[in-house]
Amino acid sequence: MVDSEDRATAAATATRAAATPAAAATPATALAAERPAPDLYARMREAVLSLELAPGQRLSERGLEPQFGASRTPIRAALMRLESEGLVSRDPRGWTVAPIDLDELATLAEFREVLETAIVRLATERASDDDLAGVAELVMTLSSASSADDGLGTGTGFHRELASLSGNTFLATALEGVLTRLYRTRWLEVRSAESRERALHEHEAIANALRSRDPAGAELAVVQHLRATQQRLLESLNANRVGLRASGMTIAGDAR
Amino acid sequence: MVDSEDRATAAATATRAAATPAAAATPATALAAERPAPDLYARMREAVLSLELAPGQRLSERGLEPQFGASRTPIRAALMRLESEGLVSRDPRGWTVAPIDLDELATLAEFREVLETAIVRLATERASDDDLAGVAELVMTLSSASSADDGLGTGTGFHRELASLSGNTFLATALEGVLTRLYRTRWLEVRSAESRERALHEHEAIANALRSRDPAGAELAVVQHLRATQQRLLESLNANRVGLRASGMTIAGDAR
DNA sequence: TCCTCCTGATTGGTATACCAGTATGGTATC
DNA sequence: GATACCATACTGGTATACCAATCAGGAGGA
Repeated sequence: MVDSEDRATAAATATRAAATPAAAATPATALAAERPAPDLYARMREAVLSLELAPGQRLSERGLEPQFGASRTPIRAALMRLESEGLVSRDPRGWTVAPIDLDELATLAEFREVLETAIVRLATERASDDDLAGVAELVMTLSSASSADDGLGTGTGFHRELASLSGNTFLATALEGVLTRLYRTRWLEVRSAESRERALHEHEAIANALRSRDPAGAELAVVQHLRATQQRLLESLNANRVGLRASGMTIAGDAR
Repeated sequence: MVDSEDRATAAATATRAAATPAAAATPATALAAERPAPDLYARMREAVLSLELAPGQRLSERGLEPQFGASRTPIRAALMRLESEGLVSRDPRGWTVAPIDLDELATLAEFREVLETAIVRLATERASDDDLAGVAELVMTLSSASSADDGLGTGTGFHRELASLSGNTFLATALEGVLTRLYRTRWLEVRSAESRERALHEHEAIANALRSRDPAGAELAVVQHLRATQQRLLESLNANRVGLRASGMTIAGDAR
């Protein structure tokens, strides 16, 4: 038997432009569909990271079609990719935006410490003097930018640069994954001027240890920075916890 | 206009069983398609890891259909998943079975050392006495099995167990990824009885350090084991290099 | 009033038609 | 004989029809 819907939409199929889904013609309630659309995966990722798609929210492939102006096949592909990044999860029922899990954040912090201590140790061995001077400069650049843009990308840029200087792509990729999973906490956390100030000093301490090619010192500075950062995060989350729960986001686990 | 092929295959469509592709009826030249088929991803993964799909080999989604008795959609999904594991890669042209890259193996070894030293350090802190006794027992079990099955899964089972005892799922997952990327080298490597014997002793050293809850000793034993293993691998690869190239597999990088 | 069963809607999973871009081979021309 | 060009046969990317399973809601009975 020939597809009945195929016949029904035959006219529309004949006239529609190349690879545009029928629904895209009227993206009335579109969320991220308004922009020129770089690529679907990036837009969906952005929607998750910006909390436009809330942690714990159920997603259906068909429901996402009109929102993102694409058909199920690419949406499904994007979901699978996001799943491999831990931003979305699949249960027998369907898809869910990964909840923010405080236990996971703790485990993640521990993992991150392992990665970053190794990263700075290798960086002291391998990076050129120019590279390390560049790191010190980067600290200043990002710190001045931080007053402007609220310090959003501040920390991660610095840490990404260190990872690159380690010369080990697996370390860099793993850290990238950690930063991705950590990203959404920035929206839940209150960042005071003084906490930014302290983070800046900690970055400087790391940069200095790197310049003097002191692996032990660099590892220590990194550990201190990461632990202080984690503590600031947890304090902030605990303070906001009641309000966060009320916002409809799923936040699981103990904040110890 | 209605799909012409749709009409052409209408009869076949009407009679075919639920979710079986038409081509599956005659999987003449099937490779992995013969078995009852657990799930497609697992079979394709197995085909890559067993070198049934050779390193560097070009893959086309349509070409894989008859081999695995599935249609493009699930094959594509499996390829994307394998891509995220580093077993398959996507260039502008299409899909390729990931070549075995000796440079990558070196970077991977370094990464692994970072992971496993952290793993045993955490295991000395967290694992129960029973767990650690179990590790010592596992060494013996796997060593006796190694004489039987050529020691195929020997090393990885031990290391996986350690990862689990670290109590950090990210460390365990990352190590899993490393072991996956490393897996295919076992087919290129000659494993002598004495090398297995040495690996056994190294495993025992690790287990002993764990039982005495000696983090520094455990880290040292792990580093020694991993470096010795890596050296055995590189020696074996260098010795076989010419023969390996002739086998049609792509093997890239310097074996230093 | 509560429980049960049935029906419709919704889910992900799959097969496949079509598209645009690209490589490849043969042919015709110089 | 060499080279340029064109047709054909691929490639992955996309849209969509269909399937089975499962969930939700309502109607009917106890």
